[in-house]
Order: sequence, then C-alpha cells, then structure tokens
Amino acid sequence: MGISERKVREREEMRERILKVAADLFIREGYERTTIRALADRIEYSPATIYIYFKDKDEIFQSLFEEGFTRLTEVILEAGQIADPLDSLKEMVRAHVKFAKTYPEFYDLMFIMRISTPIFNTDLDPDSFSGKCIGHFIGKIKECSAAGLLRIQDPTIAAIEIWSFFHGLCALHIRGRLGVLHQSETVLEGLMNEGLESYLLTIGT
Amino acid sequence: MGISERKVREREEMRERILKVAADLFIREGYERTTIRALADRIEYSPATIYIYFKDKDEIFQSLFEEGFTRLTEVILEAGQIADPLDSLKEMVRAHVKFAKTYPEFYDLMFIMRISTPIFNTDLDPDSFSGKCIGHFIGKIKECSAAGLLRIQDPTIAAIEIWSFFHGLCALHIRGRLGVLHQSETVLEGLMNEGLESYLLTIGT
DNA sequence: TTATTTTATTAACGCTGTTTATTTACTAAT
DNA sequence: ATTAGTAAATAAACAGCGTTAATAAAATAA
Repeated sequence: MGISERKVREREEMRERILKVAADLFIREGYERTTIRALADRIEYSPATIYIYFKDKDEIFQSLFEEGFTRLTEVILEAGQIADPLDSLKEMVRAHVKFAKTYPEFYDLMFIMRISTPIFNTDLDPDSFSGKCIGHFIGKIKECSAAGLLRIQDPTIAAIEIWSFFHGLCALHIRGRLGVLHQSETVLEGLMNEGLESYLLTIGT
Repeated sequence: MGISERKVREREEMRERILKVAADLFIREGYERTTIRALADRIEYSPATIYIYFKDKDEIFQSLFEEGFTRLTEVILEAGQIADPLDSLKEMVRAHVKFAKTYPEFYDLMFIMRISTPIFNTDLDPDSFSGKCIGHFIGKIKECSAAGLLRIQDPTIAAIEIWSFFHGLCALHIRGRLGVLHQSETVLEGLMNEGLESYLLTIGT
C-alpha cells in the first residue's frame, strides 16, 4: 500500500512549496517584512495551513538558514578542490564574498540576523549545516597552517580573523554602510582582492 | 515673558525623558522587542503621547543612532590625542571595539541594523553625527598615510579595510557567531590585539 | 456504509505601530 | 474674572501582525 508513501511525499512537496515562496519573500523583503499571510496568499492557501507544516515562522527561517549553508557549502567545497592550499583558501574567501553579493538576504539570515545558536561554537557540531560549511573552511586553514603557510599558530584564531575581515566587508556592504561601494560594481571585488593580498598574504611567511 | 521659553524647555525635557527610557529599552530588549506601549508605560504617559514628541518609532531610533555616534566620537577623539599616529590609530580601534563590547545594542543600531542612509558615503556629510565620527578615523588614517606608515595608497580604502576587519569581529561577536568567545571574557581582546599586530602592523612598511 | 484520521479553513485572541476624535489643562485677550 | 484660543494628553479605534481553537471538508480504513 503506497498510500502512506504518497502522503509523506505530498507533505514534503507542500513543505518545499512553502519554503520556495518563503525564500523568495525573505530574500526580497527580509524577515520582518515577510508575513505569514502574504506567504499563504502566494501558495494559495489559508494562513493557518502554514502551521500544519511548520511550527512557527522561526522554523521556516531555520530551514532557509540550513538551505543557505547548503548552497554556500557547495561553492566552498568547489574552491576546496584547488591543489595549492593558499590558492584554495583564497578561492574559498572569494566564493564567500561572491555568495554574500549574490544572495545578500541569505547571507543576512546566515550571518547577520539574530539567532539562538552560535556558529563558531567550541564543539562545532560537524553534522549541522553550518558546522559542515565552517568545518571545510577551518580544515583548509589547518592545511595551510600545517604546510607552514600561516604565521598565526592557532588555526581557529586564524579562521576567526580571516572570517571576521571578510564578513565585516560583506556585512557593511549589505547594510549599506559602505556608500562608496554603490557607485561602482567592481569596488567590492577590488577591496576583496586588495584584502586578500594585503591581509591573507602578509599572514603567510 | 519666559513662558514660551519654559514651554520649549519642557518639550525638550520630555523628549529627553522619552529618549532615556527608549535607550534603556532598545539596549536591553533590542529594537523589535521594544514596544511603544512599554515605552509609554515606563514614562507614565499614554502611547499616543509619544507621537506628540516623535513622528514615529523610527525617529526615536534615529535620535539614539545620533546619540550613539556622539558617544563613540568622544572616545575616538580621546584616542586621537595620542601623538604617535600609529599608536593613536591603534587606540582608536581599541576604543571602537571596546565601545562595541560595552554598548552592544548601540553598536547594533549604529552599524548592524537596517537603515536608509549609508555611513561611508562618498560625500560624507562632515556635520552629521556619523560623518564627524568617521571623519576623525579617516583623518587619522590620512595622517598615518602622509607619514608613510601605511602601505595602501588610498586612505579611504585603508579605512574601509581596517574598519571592515574590526567591524567583522564585533558584529560576529554581537550576533553570537563566535561561540568560542563566550567562554572567556578576554578572548575578544586577544583577537583584537592579535589583529592589530598581524593586520595593522603588517600594513605598515 | 460507517468510523477515523488527516487537511484546510474560518474566526478569533492578543499583540503591534499609529491615528482620530475628544477631553483636559493652560495661556491670552477682552 | 470671564471668555476665547491653543497646546497637551488621552481613550478608543484601525489595520496589521503571528498564532491558535473550533469547525468543516476530504480522504482513508474498517
């Protein structure tokens, strides 16, 4: 009897339909401005139906949070395949910044918005979506560190510092605190490359 | 006839009474969780009274935004009095990070929350609260640059990069994305000093 | 065909920021 | 001193929000 299988499938399809519209709304309008009523309107169901598939608005957010890290992990992994560790690390950073520029609202909910659980946790759960993603980054740092390419001893410290620098760039950009950038499209890339050379490289021996 | 003077004074006092409570609520509860009704309760007036003194919730936010920059400007100016340009610049950064740690919600609304007008604008209004503050910072960068202490030619680029790095650190910290930091109180300072030496110093020739 | 479970909806609750109409308190002029 | 005019404070409401309880409809199982 494949009925229950179909039911599970249908339920999953509904969840994904909600998530797809939610992603569109969150990314276009932001978290606060996205309303359950508008979301329900778009999938042509009543607002209450949403709550059959998701506990609350936050659970939808959480799912998108995970999807964001799944996407970021893809490009990070791709960058991780480059043989030279330092080149690979640089490409990871480029992928990170590009991701922030391409999906600013995803980046927002992944790194800027208020949430409960910290990402750079001491016991980073390697199975969580964020944990996996950051794990690859820290792994590459360790690789560079082991190869004697970094000056800072502790790879975690190095990871935080590098991440901080590029997150700062992305965050200020996304929040419009870098008005100068909005003139030219390529300035962010320029700053990034400048940063990669002047910061990352000078860490190297 | 000092009546109209008293009226103006009373109006200003009321505004400040509202702002004082608003600051306390915003800083303790955050922007979204702070309600006009709670604010009105605390000053023992009705919610509608708030709207006699402020156009809307956003205008209260704006006022606090300015107050935050007034406070930050104070400590930045103090750091600016140090004779040696590089030491002075370092102290400015320390003051900035310390400010973020001491008044996380002020820092939040100054640098993280969504607002309309960008800070690092091309035509930075030198009379605005944020403009003055950042002006001092960029001024010091220019001083360092003129003294040949910085490698990056464009002082604005240098300012953005340095600001990005330390903002990234502060922002990740405030948003709880640096779980590892919450163990020890001094780790943020450690990372900051590490950053000052490994980043700021390596920019110098 | 009947009983049971799942799904969707309607209507409401308690909350939000904000506005309108009204009352209260104060100042100015007769 | 009384009246007219102005500013300040309020109660009540509006439209919106996330969320939930009760109810109706549909699909499945017996």
